[in-house]
Amino acid sequence: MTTLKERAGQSDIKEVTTHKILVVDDESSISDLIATSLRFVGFDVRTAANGAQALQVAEEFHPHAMILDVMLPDLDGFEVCRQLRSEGHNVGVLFLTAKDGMEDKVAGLTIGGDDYMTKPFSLEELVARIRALLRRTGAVEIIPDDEKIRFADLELDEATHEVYRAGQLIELSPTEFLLLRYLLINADRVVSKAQILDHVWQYDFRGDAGIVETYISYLRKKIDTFDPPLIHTVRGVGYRLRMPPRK
Amino acid sequence: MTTLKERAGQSDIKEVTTHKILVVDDESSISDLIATSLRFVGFDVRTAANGAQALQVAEEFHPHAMILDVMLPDLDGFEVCRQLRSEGHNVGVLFLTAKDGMEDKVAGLTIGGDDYMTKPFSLEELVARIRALLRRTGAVEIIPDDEKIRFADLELDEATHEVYRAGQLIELSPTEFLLLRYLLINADRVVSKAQILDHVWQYDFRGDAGIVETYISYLRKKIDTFDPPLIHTVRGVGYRLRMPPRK
DNA sequence: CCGAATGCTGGGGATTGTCTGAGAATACTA
DNA sequence: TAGTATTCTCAGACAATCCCCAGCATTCGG
Repeated sequence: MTTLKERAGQSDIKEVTTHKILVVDDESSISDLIATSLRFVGFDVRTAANGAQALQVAEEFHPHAMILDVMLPDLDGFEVCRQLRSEGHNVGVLFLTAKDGMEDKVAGLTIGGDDYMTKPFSLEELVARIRALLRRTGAVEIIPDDEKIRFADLELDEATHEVYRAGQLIELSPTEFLLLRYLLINADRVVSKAQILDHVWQYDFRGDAGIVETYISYLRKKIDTFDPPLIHTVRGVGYRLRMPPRK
Repeated sequence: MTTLKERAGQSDIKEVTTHKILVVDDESSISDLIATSLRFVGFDVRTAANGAQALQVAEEFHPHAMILDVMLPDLDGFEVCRQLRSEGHNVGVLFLTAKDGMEDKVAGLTIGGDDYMTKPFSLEELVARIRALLRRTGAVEIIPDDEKIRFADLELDEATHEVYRAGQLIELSPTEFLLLRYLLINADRVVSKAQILDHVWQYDFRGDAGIVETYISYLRKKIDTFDPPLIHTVRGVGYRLRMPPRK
């Protein structure tokens, strides 16, 4: 029922049936960042700074999903996960790991509907993965099965990472895909280059906003050489996906 | 219900349910300027000169939104924001950053419903952004979702930065847009060139009021070549947006 | 009706914002 | 390991915008 609201993203429209997410990370700057982002798109979020606290909070909070740093000061993320599962909590987990070669190991350890992500990540990707996780684990059925976002004759499939314009398949690089996804979620609204940078790029990116222009240019070459151009520049403000102006 | 009052803007008609805004800046000239402006459009404003004071005031004032200089003598703006959020205050933040410094390298300012602005700014823009922030963070529902201002057959959409006259899309430059917005908010009232200069132009603008005439001329060419002219000159006083005198 | 004050508008120089191609650095893949 | 894709920086070209100015038009007081 709430397709529109689900998709609303940055909008003031929030989800009705809020999903509960527990975020566990010992660096408060990270857990704050994640919590703020998830809250804004409508999730009900709690945080914990270590394994013991995580178990404790989970006990009374009963989250639908968790974001779990693998490296915690006391128990590691897997241990937390194992204990919770053995107590009968069936909750999807998105593991966070530093990019240090442990990735393969983590990948092997994720089971079922779980997923993992390396730090640093982009907030867009985080939200997308949490949604996918909730969908897979069937936590709640509110999130629509159909993982496609459409605007005009543009279609983006989150499950397959495929993009079509006018029915024609278009190859996009990972960053191009995330950028287009962000524009689609905010279709018809103006998004600034700073917003794009904050949401699409990894949170530790220290470069300048000029990179956004470059990627907009890439996107235009790939998806906007078709007839009604959809990506519009709002000079001095940002970019906006929109249909040809009404007459 | 209060659309009219909301829209009243500069008028003596104030918002009924006043939103509380906390302004934090160590330069008192800036925080005074901002506070005066916000009070005038009907907000309930408090100020603080540093991070510690900000936390303290926020504790008992419970603002709906904050204007927070990133560069403060003690804690920086982020730290203040982070501490407040971790204490459960969900408050939208409009960060202020200096343009000239290398402070433009700060990232993550637009996470959640937050926004940022570089100094110097124009008061019109400040108010517009605070409104947008309150709307996004859903602080109070008084502010209407619909972000359009209308007068006669003129329509200005704040979200998309679009302007229509008689249903026809009109392209405006950023300054033209701000000027029209100011006129619309003060529709039917005479505004002096000095007032326009103070509100639409950046607060450090040292030029003369002749620039206003130039921009009024631009606006007329773009939106007032239509039939009933709406922008009227009140000689010796200023300008006024008004309907043709009914006959 | 005339002169002075005020407002209007076109011209144009300086500045700023955006687009795009080229290339270096890095990450993936066969 | 070589080859390819991707990411990111940078600079030149171009265009929109900003601002000032000067000449002309309009209004108003006398």
